[in-house]
Amino acid sequence: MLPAGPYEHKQFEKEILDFWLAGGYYRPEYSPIADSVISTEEMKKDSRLPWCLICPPPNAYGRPHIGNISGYAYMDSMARYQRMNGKKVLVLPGKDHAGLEGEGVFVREVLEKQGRNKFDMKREEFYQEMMEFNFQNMEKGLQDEKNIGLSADFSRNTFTLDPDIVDTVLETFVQMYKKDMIYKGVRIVNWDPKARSVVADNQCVREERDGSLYYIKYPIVSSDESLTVATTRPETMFGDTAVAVNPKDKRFASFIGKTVRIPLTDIEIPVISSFRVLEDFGTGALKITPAHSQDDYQIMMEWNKENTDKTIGYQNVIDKRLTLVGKTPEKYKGRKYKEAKEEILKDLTEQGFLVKEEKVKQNVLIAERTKALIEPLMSSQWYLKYDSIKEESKKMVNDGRINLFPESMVDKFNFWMDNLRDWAISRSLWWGYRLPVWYAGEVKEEIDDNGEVRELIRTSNLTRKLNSEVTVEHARVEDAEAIHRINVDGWHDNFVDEAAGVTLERIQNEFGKRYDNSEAIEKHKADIVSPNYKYLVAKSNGEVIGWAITENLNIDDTKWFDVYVDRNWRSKGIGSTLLDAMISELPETTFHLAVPEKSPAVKFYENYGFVEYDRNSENEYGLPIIQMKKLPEWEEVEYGNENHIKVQQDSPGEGWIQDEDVLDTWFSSGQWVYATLKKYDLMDTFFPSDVMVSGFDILENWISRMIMFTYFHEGKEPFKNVYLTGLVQGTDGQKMSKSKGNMIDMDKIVAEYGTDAVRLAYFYQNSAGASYSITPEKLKNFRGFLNKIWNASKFVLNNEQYIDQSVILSLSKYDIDSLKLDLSKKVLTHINEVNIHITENIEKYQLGLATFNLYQEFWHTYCDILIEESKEYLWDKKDKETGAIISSPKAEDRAEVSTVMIFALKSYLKLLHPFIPFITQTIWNEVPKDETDHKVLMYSQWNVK
RNA sequence: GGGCAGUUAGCUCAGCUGGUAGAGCGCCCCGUUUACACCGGGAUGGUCAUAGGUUCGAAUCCUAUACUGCCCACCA
Repeated sequence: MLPAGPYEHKQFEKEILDFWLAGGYYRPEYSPIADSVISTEEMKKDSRLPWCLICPPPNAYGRPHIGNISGYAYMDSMARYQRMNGKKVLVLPGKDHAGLEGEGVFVREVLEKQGRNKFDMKREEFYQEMMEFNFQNMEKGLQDEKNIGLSADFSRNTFTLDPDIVDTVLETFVQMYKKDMIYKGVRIVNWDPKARSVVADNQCVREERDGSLYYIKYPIVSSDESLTVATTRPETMFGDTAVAVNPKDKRFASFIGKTVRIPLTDIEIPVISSFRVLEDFGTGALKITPAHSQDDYQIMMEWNKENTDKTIGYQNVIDKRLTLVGKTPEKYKGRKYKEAKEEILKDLTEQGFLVKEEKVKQNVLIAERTKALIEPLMSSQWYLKYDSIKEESKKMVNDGRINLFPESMVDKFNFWMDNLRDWAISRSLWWGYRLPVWYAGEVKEEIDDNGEVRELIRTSNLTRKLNSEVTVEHARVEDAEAIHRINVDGWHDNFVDEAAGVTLERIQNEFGKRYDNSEAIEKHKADIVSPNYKYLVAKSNGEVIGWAITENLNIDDTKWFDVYVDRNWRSKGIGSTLLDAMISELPETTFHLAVPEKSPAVKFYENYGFVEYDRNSENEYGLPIIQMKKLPEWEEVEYGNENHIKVQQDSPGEGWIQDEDVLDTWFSSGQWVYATLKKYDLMDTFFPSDVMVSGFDILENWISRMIMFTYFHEGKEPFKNVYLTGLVQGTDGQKMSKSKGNMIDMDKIVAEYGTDAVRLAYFYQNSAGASYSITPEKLKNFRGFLNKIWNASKFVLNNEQYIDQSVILSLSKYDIDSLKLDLSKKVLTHINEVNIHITENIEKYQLGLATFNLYQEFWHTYCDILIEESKEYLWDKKDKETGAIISSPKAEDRAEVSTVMIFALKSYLKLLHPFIPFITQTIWNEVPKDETDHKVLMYSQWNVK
């Protein structure tokens, strides 16, 4: 018996959810015949057809957003439908580590709130903490998935950084590398000089600053004429490879194709055209420096694509230390570009090239975190070449091996596939899959005299061992303590303390404040000038941040130094600059470092030499000891040469240095389907999967890559169908944003209207790929619909006592002729039509239409017409005043009608179940069942096969 | 700049490979209380963005235009 009163979702949803979860019904191993969970082996042998859906993994660090949740509703409806059709269904949920965004959230929401800095941590520590952070949050996300009713096999919830997944993903990288699909190439990146790292576009902000626009004359070769360009960055002019004008600009039409000379040099460059050049900005002529401007880079790429016989190149003139390099004239070369700029301008003026200077407001790109001015420059990155996999992948979608819903997205897909360029797969992050690339020594990037980016390697001799006997006595901690009171904080810089006669590192802290430490130096001058110390850096809180070096002893004609390095030092540069100085001063020297236990001494490799580091050794002060030796000369990295580089998952041995970068998150999520199925050894049964449900906005980035990776790895398609959902908009139909205040609070609306009502709002009248909004009006309406189902069920089930078993038989065969009453025939015909119609809708993935039709038919046909008409056969006639029964319907009519109506209700419960599982299961529990029915509605036979 | 969608009743949206425009909400009128006021019946309301074209016939196919959204090599 269903309780009287309106449907109260709160009363039932929790109970139903527990029922589903406890019974193992979400697992493919659940056998509806045995009513128990069988072994995986038995399941595989089971004659039921397999059906599989791998869930797109949302971010692990947070709760799934409303778009993810709507996706789950779609996935769940499909899965339940398939179970009702007798399939063994695997829905595999998971969570994504979400590379850049995951790391960003952790740094902002956790570290910064604790006043900590990522660069104070060791990579391994950071990774470990972040992993824990993710695992803590993953539970919350899983609960949301369960709450929306997602019938996924939660025992197989998988994280993208699960060791099994990592194995598969990295193995793919290695294979691709071996097949020459992965290579290193050069491209323009946003360089944050403060963080000494590449940053993503969306980690940068634009900021308006005062600047100058310089008008510079570029003489035309073999002519007295000249072309004047306007630029805010004259210092990059030696990197110009063209001057561009707008092809529509009549003033410059005759210049296109001519050659101009870069002032102060004898470099000649062509005049090209680009629609990107604004005629009314500056002079209408733009100098093109592709290596140091994203816009210019674009113009170069476009020009080269159109003019394959007259391509232009790029010239690097600024390196990662912001020093002028490459084809910069000797006069300015090797200097920081900010200093050199003044002199360049002076020379331009003197030689008559500088026409004028104009004050302007300019938008500059700033790194969001460090606030440093971004320097666009060329840097070598790992790339994936799609050539060998893209054609077949494209075919899969076009010949129907993979169907896209909506179909119109095929055009979008094809356009993407036809315009694929090689994919840069490395990211300057810590969180993610570290590249399985190992170098036989330290690697550095350098810009040569031709302006080309070169990668150099210095391989190490891996056999030398530490001589701990000698070193112990040279550590001088008591001296270091005298030094570290000097106040230096933040970012480093070099300066010379003339009074002391030494080079010191000066620190600028990361918020951009310049720290004047002269006072502190004065105070501790006595310490500084101590003959024992040559170089030092210490922190204001008393810790030695950089190091102190003492030249204290000669043994066997070898000079030894003790170097103290605090474990919290934050940059390669701190050590390298000073070590550089030492090396140049004492070229054939063996150095000796003592560092606290946790020091990332490995960082010293960069500009220095191989470090032999024995963690177990200790000197008398409890510090482990490092020995440094001068290393072989730099040589150019030869890819493919196993003496330089090895691509494999595990370290090839001591001394091999792993690439610092991690893989783009798409590189791993692109392998999600087979990586997960492999992990659980289910490829034989569930691959290829049946459906992928995803937002249409990641068709290109994700879906296409999954297809390509899976083709590479398995030679097959990852899934047969792709259902692309639209975006969920805010309560006012606009795009959701916090500032508009139209965010949808999932917890609130679920509490108020119930899970089923929210699910219906996702489905109803929605079509694949279309955006839709969830408004209170809709939710109210669907709550009303649930109530209607509830009340109709109460009414119909109230007549359960009259059921006639013989009628049930003919109903299940849809044998209309055997029914006596017109109403019964009408009901059965109606149910039959609805069954066919809805099944067709679902099979075509028209879930919006299916729910729309169900809503209409159930409410306005079944309830408003058929139930109303049935009352004549079900109700006693009563006297209006006394309430006494005047007459009753004929017993056999009442039996037939009540049986038919209950049959119809059960049919509707099945049809509705994929969309609104909670209420339908609740009612199902009270419905009279026969042998084809299962206590779990999602395992009851679908009406139409 | 390019690609892909969208533009249908006051609002939110359907309309499944061309055949006399649909739903929900809102508004208006009427009714009912032995499933349901989170109810029933009815009414009002759109030259389907604009302009051309194909066709016996176009919301639907084609072309152009205008707006809106999404994507476009370090956001998943």
